[in-house]
Amino acid sequence: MKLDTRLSSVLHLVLHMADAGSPLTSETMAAMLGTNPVVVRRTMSGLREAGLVRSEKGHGGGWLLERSLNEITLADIHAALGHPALLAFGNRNDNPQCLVERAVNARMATAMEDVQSLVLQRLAAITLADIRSDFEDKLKDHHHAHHHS
Amino acid sequence: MKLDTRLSSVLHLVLHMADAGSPLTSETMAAMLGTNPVVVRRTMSGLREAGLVRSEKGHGGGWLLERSLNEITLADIHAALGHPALLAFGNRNDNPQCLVERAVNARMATAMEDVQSLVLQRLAAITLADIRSDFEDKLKDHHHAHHHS
DNA sequence: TTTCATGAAACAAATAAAGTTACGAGAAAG
DNA sequence: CTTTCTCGTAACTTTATTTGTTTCATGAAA
Repeated sequence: MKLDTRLSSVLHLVLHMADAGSPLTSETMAAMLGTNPVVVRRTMSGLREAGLVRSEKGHGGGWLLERSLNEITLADIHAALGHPALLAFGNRNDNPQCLVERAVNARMATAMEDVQSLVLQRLAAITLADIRSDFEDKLKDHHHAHHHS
Repeated sequence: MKLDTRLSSVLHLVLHMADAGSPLTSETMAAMLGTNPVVVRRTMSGLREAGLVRSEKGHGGGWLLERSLNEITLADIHAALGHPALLAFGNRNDNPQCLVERAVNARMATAMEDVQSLVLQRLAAITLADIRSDFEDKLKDHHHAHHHS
């Protein structure tokens, strides 16, 4: 199964945006991911529509954060990406004749709904500020390791 | 994102196997799913290796259950299918240089592990016997509906 | 008016899952 | 003991989806 890496990508990008004082271009951000600027625009467009970021054209243009890191949760980003599927499994046939299959589907649907809401709760509990502070801890470790202090 | 429907398919098939007194052929089972017998063999092979079912060649051969329905959970079947990914999202790069991305990955990995174990708990709490009894309830409703009783 | 940037549409490539074909092997029926 | 039925497996094809790319229009700053 091919995983959707957009959430992970966007987290990475937005944290860099927060650090940069000025707008980051799609090209710069694409280099961070090792991909194409158009992919960045496509991926970020949902965040713009959700009001999490803003984009500006022309000289000195690029992408800017519209909220502070502690006001954005992973669930917000998931929603901005268009609520992509969280679970990798699902029912084969959505409206089967077979009563056995209907019973299977019903149980699966209930379990999947339960579990999806747990995943969303977990995503909602993590803010970008949390990850940013993890990063600062890492930076400290990194620094210490290189200076043997 | 394309969902993995093997769990759902196998539940359907195994419940039919439990109802049939005699072995079901891959061809019969393929017809139940609207697919090809080879797909059935491929999907069921993991269950055979896990000891949940048995297959027999030749005349009168086919697939047989090796355990009763209350001894098989959805987690057992998930394991027999080779522990396919449960979550549809993941990290873009597993060993990045960028410290920001490493912080993102670490948070994501922790959250994903937590959530995966919750999903597995949920799957382990459902047995095939549970679904079978849901089916019997449905059968009763169906019967009543058709006889207006 | 030139350069730099995004927006968006259309197209191409890569990937993974599902489906198919083909053939070998074992077991029962005749 | 030959035929028929069945699974096992490998190799191949098809299909669907995602990702990446090209291209051009639009707007803003130099």
